[in-house]
Amino acid sequence: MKDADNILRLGDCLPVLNKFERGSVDLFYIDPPFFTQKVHALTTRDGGTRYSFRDLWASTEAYGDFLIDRLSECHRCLKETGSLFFHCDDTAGHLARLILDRVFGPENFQAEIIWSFRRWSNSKKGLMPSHQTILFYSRSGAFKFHTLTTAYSESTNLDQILQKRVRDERGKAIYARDDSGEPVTNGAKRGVPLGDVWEIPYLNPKAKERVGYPTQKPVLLLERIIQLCTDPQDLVADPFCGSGTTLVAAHLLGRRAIGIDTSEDALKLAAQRLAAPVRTESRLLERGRQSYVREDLDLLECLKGIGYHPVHRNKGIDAILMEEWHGKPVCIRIQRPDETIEDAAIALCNAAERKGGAKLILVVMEHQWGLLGRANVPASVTLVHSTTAAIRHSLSEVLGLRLVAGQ
Amino acid sequence: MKDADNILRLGDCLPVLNKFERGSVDLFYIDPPFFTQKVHALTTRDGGTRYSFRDLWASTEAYGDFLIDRLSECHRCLKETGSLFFHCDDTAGHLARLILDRVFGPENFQAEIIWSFRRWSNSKKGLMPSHQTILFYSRSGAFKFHTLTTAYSESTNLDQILQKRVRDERGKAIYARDDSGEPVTNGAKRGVPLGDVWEIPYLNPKAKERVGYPTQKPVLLLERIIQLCTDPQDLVADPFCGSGTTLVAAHLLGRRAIGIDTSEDALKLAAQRLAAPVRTESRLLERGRQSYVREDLDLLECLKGIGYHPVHRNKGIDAILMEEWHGKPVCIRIQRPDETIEDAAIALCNAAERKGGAKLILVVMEHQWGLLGRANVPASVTLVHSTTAAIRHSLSEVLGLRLVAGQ
DNA sequence: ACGGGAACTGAATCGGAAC
DNA sequence: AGTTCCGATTCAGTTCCCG
Repeated sequence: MKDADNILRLGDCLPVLNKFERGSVDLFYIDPPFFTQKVHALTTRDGGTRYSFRDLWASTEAYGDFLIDRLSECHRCLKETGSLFFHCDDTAGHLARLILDRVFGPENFQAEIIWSFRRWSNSKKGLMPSHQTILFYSRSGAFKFHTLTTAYSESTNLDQILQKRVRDERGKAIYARDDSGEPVTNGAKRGVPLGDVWEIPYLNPKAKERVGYPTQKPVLLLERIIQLCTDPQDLVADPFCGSGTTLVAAHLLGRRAIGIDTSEDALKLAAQRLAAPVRTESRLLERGRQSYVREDLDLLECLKGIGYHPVHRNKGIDAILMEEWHGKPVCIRIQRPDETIEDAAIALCNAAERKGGAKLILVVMEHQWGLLGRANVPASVTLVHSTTAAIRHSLSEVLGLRLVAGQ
Repeated sequence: MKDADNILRLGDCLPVLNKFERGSVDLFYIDPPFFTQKVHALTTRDGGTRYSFRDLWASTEAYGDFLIDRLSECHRCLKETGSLFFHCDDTAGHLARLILDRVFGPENFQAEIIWSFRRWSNSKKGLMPSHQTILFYSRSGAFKFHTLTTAYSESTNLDQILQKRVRDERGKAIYARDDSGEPVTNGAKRGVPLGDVWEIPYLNPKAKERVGYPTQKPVLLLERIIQLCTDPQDLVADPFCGSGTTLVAAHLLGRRAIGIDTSEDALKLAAQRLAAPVRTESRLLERGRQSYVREDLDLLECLKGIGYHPVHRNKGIDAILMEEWHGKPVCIRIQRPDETIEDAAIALCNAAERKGGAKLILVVMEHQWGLLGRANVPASVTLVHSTTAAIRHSLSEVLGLRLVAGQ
């Protein structure tokens, strides 16, 4: 690991892998061209460098032959306990699957992992592509595997999960009981074993870890793969390493890594990244989607039955209607219980100041509707009468309860 | 549609489809039997070490032949504007993909849809399978397609997205400003176009729609497929219809449907389901398509935001709160539009008579709230004021729009 | 018709300016 | 200082048009 030349190798991976010892690698991550029949190019953010690679092929057969040669070599280099992850999309994933079944044997197919993400959209007729596929094969049945866990679903019956299970005399799993017949709990719950659909945000336009190399993958995706199938000090190899995401992830997790690529520019980039590895600290990942949801959005209950989008990132505007009004968006605010009509109107106006003539609607709470005559509200704001939350309030008062959020 | 014999056909679909007219079907949903034995390794023509793609077709085995024959027949029956959805899992999906590419042409491959779901964990070494794949092929480029939309991501800055963009002198996209430097907005948005990863709960073991037939799919999954690619009155065909989920979904959406199956038992089950179609009420997923809900369920809309359980089998009680009140359940009734406050209160009291001191709440409609002074209501019933649909009415009037059904 | 390049799209993130 | 919120940036993007 001292030497960049030892980590990064320039050239086609086939001859490079050929010199590797049999059974020397713990994990291969393969991210080859996907058979898109396009040249992929991207300019760095500072406009300095333009990186590109060609994904153009004479035929399906040519592509298949290219893969089978290199995958066979990977197979040879893998330890008995090793695994290979093959990244592809739906253009040629089925061909890769056939080839890998042939090289590794169908019995060593372990999973078809779906990496799903949300991305900026386009106007395609059809469904927006929002996943890629990672095929997971092991070298043998004795492959190394660490079960990772995720959070429980909200609907899971946790107290049942907490119960300890044992095997009865016939070897069947049953819930454990103590001497008095009471269920025995299990201590900490670790979570649900990781499934084969992984929702990981796509490397987004503003991410710090973005280096301007086309088709760059999130470090988090590679970290997950590496954690699943290797231990610290194990050797990870990426024969199509590009800008070196795999190497960065391996480095961050204390694994050894080798990257191979035909592009000298890509390897330079990879060397730079290894010198100062960056992983995006994404708020979305750290705190979850829920952290964006505004608590006071339950005010919007009163809009139910109307087509609207909740607005999470603006304090003045609560919702925008799906319908437009004379070509303008319709912005809605619901008056807060502790807020005067004027204050609500001002908040709405301020938020919409730069929205260029949107239609502004303020929903006024019933108990303040009587004050309307005295309200000093900008002319641009249209007031609408509501008695929404009324029922919720009434119920809370009548019952003396803080009502739980429902449904 | 009058006649079950016309909807349900017994037998292998090959001869049955053979009698269909060319170009008579708008949509095929194919959910073939998964062969229990593994797909055999594919052999090369010369039996040698060299791999070639052409060999894949020289070695097609029985499963492939079975599929090719039937898919070719489907292809013949499809309208030019028609589409076919092929349901598979990761054991044979790649083979199906090859066959479909061959029968429909690779240019008519539209999407690899991932149906993802959470499932009860098993203790297998490896990743828990939690998706299946649906391959979407069209008969031609002129296929019928309705874009469905989903909610925006919580992290989306919605109000910004409303702004129009133009190009500056260097051809770079920037936000448009009017003469006074104010941003120009773009009209309203209907939502994000549906992607190719669909998270739909697996039919849970207690779902009402479950009829005990293996591999039964959720009605919602089929409804989505049918809505994407057909109009009302179009013809949907399912050559492996099993217990008839596709037919039920088509029926619920006003499409014509034909189901074929080799099992007489399956067809009997399908006939029963068609006579009384049931869709599991998953409130989480039902949002958005509430065009014709039962009126008494509609009443409960005003309770949204409060944790409650709808009560289905009791004429007097509409819902029970999740929260209890001094150890007693809280029973709620919503006053019907054509019902006096007194009648509603009596219905509620009668229903709760044997509930042992439950807290009784009657939600009174706004237009009757004024009559409250004169109401002669049992002391055990607490009255709560509601004004549901009021805001919707106001908005419609202010904007002069017929508002679309929302969320 | 078909391939290739130019023109255009639009939602989802994060960075950082503005409070 | 911490939080809110604006808007820049991106395209294993797509469409369109022309030779």
